[in-house]
Amino acid sequence: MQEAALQLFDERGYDATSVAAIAVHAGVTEMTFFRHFGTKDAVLMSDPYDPLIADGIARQPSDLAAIAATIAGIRGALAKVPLAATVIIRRRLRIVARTPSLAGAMARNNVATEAAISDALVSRGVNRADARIAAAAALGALNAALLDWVDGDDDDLGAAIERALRVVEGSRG
Amino acid sequence: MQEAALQLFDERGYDATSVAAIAVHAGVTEMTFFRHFGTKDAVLMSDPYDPLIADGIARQPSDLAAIAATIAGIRGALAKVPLAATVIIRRRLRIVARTPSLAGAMARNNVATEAAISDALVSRGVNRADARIAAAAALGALNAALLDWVDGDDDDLGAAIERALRVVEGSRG
DNA sequence: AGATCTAATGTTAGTGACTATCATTAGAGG
DNA sequence: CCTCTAATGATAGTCACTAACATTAGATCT
Repeated sequence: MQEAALQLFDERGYDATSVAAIAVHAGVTEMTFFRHFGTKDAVLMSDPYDPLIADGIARQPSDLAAIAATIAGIRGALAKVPLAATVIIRRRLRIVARTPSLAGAMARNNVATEAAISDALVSRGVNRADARIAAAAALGALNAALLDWVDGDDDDLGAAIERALRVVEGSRG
Repeated sequence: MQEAALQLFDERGYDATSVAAIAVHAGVTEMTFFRHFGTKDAVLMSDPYDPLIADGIARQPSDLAAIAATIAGIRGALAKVPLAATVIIRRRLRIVARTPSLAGAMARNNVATEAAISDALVSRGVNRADARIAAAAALGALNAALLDWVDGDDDDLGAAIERALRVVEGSRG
């Protein structure tokens, strides 16, 4: 069912693929699709890395500024995502990158990650407002880098992430 | 018509307000609404500040890093948005902040601003990828600060923006 | 004034993502 | 073999949006 959807998205594009078509292609009914995924875009959105990142941030020395701790935490957490995972991530992200109407789903997806990051920062003594800002900035950079990554030739996810973090650090001069 | 929509959004919430209801309340037909706004969320999304920001970035000394130039440019451009404008911005943003399903519209709205910023950076010699990352990071921070601002007591938009920029600069240590 | 031309509006009908409700079936446990 | 539950199906409805065509109101020209 997941596979049926991805296949059709690849062939015809996301917007041109109706849920009805996915259901037929998977040999089920439309209702069943919605019972499993809730929404059409849920097929593309799953992201088990929030706890990893939160943990990475919690592990940082407590004298770092909010944004610096966030960057270091992300770096530590995502440095070695297994290669097999990056292949799947890339397939889904490629569809997202090609589809403007999915910007919303991605944004909503980020809310959870943002909350995880800012919670981790708050528990380190950063105030709520600053924590949210730091989380949003880091995630914004990360997403931009990922969307760029899926269109390039380089398979190395780690390098793409590193690039995003370095740019944010660049305000250092 | 714009006013009719905002009024209903305030009273019942965005999701609970159908376009049909807005149309009736404004004394027109649904079709007319869509001819004017295109989408339901377009009522809330208008944002004439992109050129200002791009200009502010172009004005920065050319030895600054991408993110530093972006921050300085935003600071220069938005420092003195007239108070009258902030009142309108706040009313609309308050609805957006309360409505998760508008995250998508906001994200799509940001794409234009992101492009304006990253174009300005590219024309200063920054490469595309880094420019997009810097733009996304700065905008992420800015948005988080704005969404926080609308829920607080402080009317000062300038202070909210300044806070966002300071957090991003915080990676300096 | 009267004919005309255009832009804004209305009407109708349809698509596609969902949701609610109720009926059906299939498999697990007794 | 019966029953009870969980997954699926069928039907109908809502809401955002689109396409096609009809209608009206005002400005322009003669």
